[in-house]
Amino acid sequence: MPELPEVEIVKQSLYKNIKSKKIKKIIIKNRNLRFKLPNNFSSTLKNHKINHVNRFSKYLIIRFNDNKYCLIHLGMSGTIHIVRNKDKNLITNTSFYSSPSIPKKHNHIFLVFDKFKLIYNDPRRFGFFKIFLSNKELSDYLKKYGPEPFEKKFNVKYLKKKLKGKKKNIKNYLLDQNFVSGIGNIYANEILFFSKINPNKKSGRLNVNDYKNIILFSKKVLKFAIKKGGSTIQNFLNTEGNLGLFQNYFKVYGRENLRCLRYKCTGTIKKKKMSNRSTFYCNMCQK
DNA sequence: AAGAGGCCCTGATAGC
DNA sequence: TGCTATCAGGGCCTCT
Repeated sequence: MPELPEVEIVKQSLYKNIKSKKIKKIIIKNRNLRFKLPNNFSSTLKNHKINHVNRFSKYLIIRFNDNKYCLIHLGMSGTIHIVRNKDKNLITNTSFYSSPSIPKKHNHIFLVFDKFKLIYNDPRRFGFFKIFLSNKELSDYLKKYGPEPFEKKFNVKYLKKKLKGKKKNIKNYLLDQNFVSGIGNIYANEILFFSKINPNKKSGRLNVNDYKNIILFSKKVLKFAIKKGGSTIQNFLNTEGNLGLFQNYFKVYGRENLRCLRYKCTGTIKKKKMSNRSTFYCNMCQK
């Protein structure tokens, strides 16, 4: 589910709520996530103070006072809930989930703090946690990933180097985290709409103007989505328990058979599967 | 080596 | 009502 903008919203919530707080106790109900929860998970977290909460791509990065790290990926359905002790049913500042109370099923991990607890819920269990014992371990793990769209490194020269002569279609490149980090299926569709590029276009056939558009609209779309509190599909909430609003601005995602929203374009939004992912595009203005 | 497809898993929804 | 099929925001692994 969550792409870079949604993870950014969660990060802001966590930063506000758990920074400088100490984890008193850990309860693990289910270790079987995308990867099995590491054996040193509890020992690394327990009685340690959270020094910082950061984000890279779709990863949340929690740094502890002894410079160890816990990295969280929410997969497709991972959500984080913060529940105050004094009102057990009310979730104040949850990240994402719309339920007015704690979800009943799939609460896999509880981090107990002094005045509240953090609950990791994940029905599909595609999410995962990783532990890194030093900054070097963490950066070694992350270095295989491409730059985020916001980084200076994501420029025309980089795109040319990576895409020249390639047969893979551009949409699959945008989803390829080794090429660019943080873009998922919704935003890949939206970015290509704004760039007027057909998602099925072979990357090697793009020109410099296409590169420029991809760079520009990757930044614009993600920034605007963050500003709107992310996308809310199936009842997800943002930091303050409000619905994310970006889904109201979708130009192509989920708009199969509807007319193109581009000014004066008479096209229709088509849907097709590409590498098993739903792909939406205008049949007229995306060439 | 690059690229396509399968698979991990549960839940919501549509169709019969 | 209850069954079956399809789909979902991700990413790793395998096969060609």
